[in-house]
Amino acid sequence: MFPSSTVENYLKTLYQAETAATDRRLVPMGQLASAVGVAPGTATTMVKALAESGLVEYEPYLGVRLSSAGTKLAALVLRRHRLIEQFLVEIMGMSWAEVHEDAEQLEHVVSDRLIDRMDAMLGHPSVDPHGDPIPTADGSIATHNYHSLLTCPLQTTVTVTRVADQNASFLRFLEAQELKPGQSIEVEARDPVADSVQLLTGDERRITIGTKAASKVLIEVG
Amino acid sequence: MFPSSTVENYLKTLYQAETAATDRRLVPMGQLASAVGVAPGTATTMVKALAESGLVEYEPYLGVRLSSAGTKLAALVLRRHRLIEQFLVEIMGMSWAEVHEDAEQLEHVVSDRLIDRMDAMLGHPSVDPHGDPIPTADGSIATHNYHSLLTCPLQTTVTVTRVADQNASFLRFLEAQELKPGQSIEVEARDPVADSVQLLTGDERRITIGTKAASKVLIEVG
DNA sequence: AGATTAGTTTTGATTTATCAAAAATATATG
DNA sequence: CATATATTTTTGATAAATCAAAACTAATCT
Repeated sequence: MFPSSTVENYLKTLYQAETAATDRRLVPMGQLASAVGVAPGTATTMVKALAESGLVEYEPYLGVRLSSAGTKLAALVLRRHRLIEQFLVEIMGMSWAEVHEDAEQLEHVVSDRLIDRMDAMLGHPSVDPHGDPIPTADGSIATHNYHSLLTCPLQTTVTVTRVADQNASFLRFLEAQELKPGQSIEVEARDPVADSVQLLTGDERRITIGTKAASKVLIEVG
Repeated sequence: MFPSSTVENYLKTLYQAETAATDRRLVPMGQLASAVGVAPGTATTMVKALAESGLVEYEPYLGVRLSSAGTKLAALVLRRHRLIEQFLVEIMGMSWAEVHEDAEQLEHVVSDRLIDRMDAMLGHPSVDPHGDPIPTADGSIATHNYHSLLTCPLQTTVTVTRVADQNASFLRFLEAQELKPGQSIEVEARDPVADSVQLLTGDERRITIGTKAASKVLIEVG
């Protein structure tokens, strides 16, 4: 019947793992297990059950991939998650750094009626507070190929559009540094040896962040 | 640890059963089981576990009653439930007839942070859309002894203050008949033989409802 | 290739919540 | 008060989700 919260979490995690990967390979069980936060054996058992219900394709010892039915379900979970985050920030005035955990719980229990209402109140938004695209009600999602602060041209004005990390302290850091989606900045230089990236923010401040952090900040040129 | 949704539901149900009862007797297992929606044996097992954790006092074959710790926890669940209902109606513009099921799910997952935010946005309301009192954050609740349309004086203007039934079609019926909390009416007569109560609504319409329905509509004189 | 290492699956248990039906107990009726 | 009826508890099973550790498979490294 209805997928349990657990099933929804496995599907959502797989969706994100598949989207994060550049190529279209199978997601290895170990990665899935640690992303979901369970022991490896647990993931194996669960994935076999998911394969049984046709939500994933499972290749023993190689890994797992969402079926088209699984992809659609995952997209709807993600839709709920992201609409909720947008709602919590826009309507309820909560901080973008702190809404993830709440959304994580709420996404499994909100009714379609409620989600539709949120969607309407928000004016059918296309992205959430982190710039992540919100799938439509039919499960389709606009995929965009972003540059990050690590790959974009130097000395060029770019706009932060998306942040690929939900960690609250990282988000608070970005907020404090004026690096939220919508804000304009410029990459001055990159230093591979120092593992760092120098930025010039909108208000002319010069800041330096690590390459790992830089890769989490996605931008559009212009 | 944290009480599971299941535990919260048992406690909430017990709280409501104890409040509904005029006297202060034990709640019989059968009543609890059917209110929670499980088989009698399941309730027995669960209640023994609750007694073990000190949330209820259990007397085999006689029934069960909330301990003070259990009462407090139940009040907090009820607080969440009612604040959510009020939020869904006031802020999200949903109908009071349809918010119960959503609240039923949400009450187990909303964080304190979110509840506090809702409470603030609503201006710290004391009652929910059905007129049910909202417990405070410390678990205390204002108990009021209401008259119903079955017990109030005749030919006297009274104000609907609370509706002791969450059934959606009943609530829609009350709404259509202008019998929502806050509206003024008058009981013209009661007919025990016909099992009915005649009302005169604010807009001078004469309507007749059954005594069972009448007992669900609680009022204040004046 | 053979051996070590890394990753995956299996096995055997555990926890929580549930049910159906049998057994026990309480309440009501003649 | 003894029996019939209603309630409650026990018993034995089941389903979902999980873990730890043993067994297995794949990949890597001389």
